[in-house]
Amino acid sequence: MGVTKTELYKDEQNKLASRLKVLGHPARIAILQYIINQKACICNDLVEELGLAQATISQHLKELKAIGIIQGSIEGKSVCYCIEEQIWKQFQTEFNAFFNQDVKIKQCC
Amino acid sequence: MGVTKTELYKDEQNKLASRLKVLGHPARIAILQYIINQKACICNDLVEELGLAQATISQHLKELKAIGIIQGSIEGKSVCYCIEEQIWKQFQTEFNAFFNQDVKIKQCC
DNA sequence: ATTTAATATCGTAATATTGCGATATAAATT
DNA sequence: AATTTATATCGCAATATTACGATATTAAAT
Repeated sequence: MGVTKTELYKDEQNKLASRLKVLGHPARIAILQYIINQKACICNDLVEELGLAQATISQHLKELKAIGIIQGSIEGKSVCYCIEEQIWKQFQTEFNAFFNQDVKIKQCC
Repeated sequence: MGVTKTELYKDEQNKLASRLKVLGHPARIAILQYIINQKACICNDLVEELGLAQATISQHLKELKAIGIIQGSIEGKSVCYCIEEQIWKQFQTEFNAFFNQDVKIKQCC
């Protein structure tokens, strides 16, 4: 075992969960917050800022890119990373729909 | 390796990430949605609804309980699970602060 | 008292994730 | 052309997660 049984769930549930999973790591939260604060940055800035190895930062950036939330554009010998605004807004909508839904509690609890 | 270096991040980042991590599994999303729809349910309902083994559901419920988002109260030979409203609202506030922050994009990207 | 029902926990196998050194690639600098 | 700089990828070790069968526990039903 060790494999999530994605076939048991609705596409929407798998999609939401896989996005939340990517965000569920402090390095990736820190990376996003740094990019948001600085507007944009390069990989090496994050290596210095966070204190993880360059290979590790690069891997986290790859995962963030994979869900589309950030974008990297080549600028000479470095890569400029920034938030992908369209996708960020999509995520906002999706997360708001989930987290801001009205929860009604039964008396028993 | 294989250990997240939590000492590198701010408490807030670790807290947010660990909560998102728990939500980053489709079974746990499905469980939350089912509880929200039904107002409350027992473990066995979820076993039938989701098609995972009882031990597996019980483990997922344990993780959701660990972050406080659900609560279980004994009712005879079963346990009634429901959303913990106070914590849910806390999470709403925390997630909204993160996801609904204003993101400004640099021209380069 | 015995059986049934619901849940939790233990142990374990399969797989995934995290982190990093080493190396590859590619652009800028000397 | 050689060096420097920035990043990506590979391969690996350590650890974490997922899932489940088996078993334990506890309350209700017979």
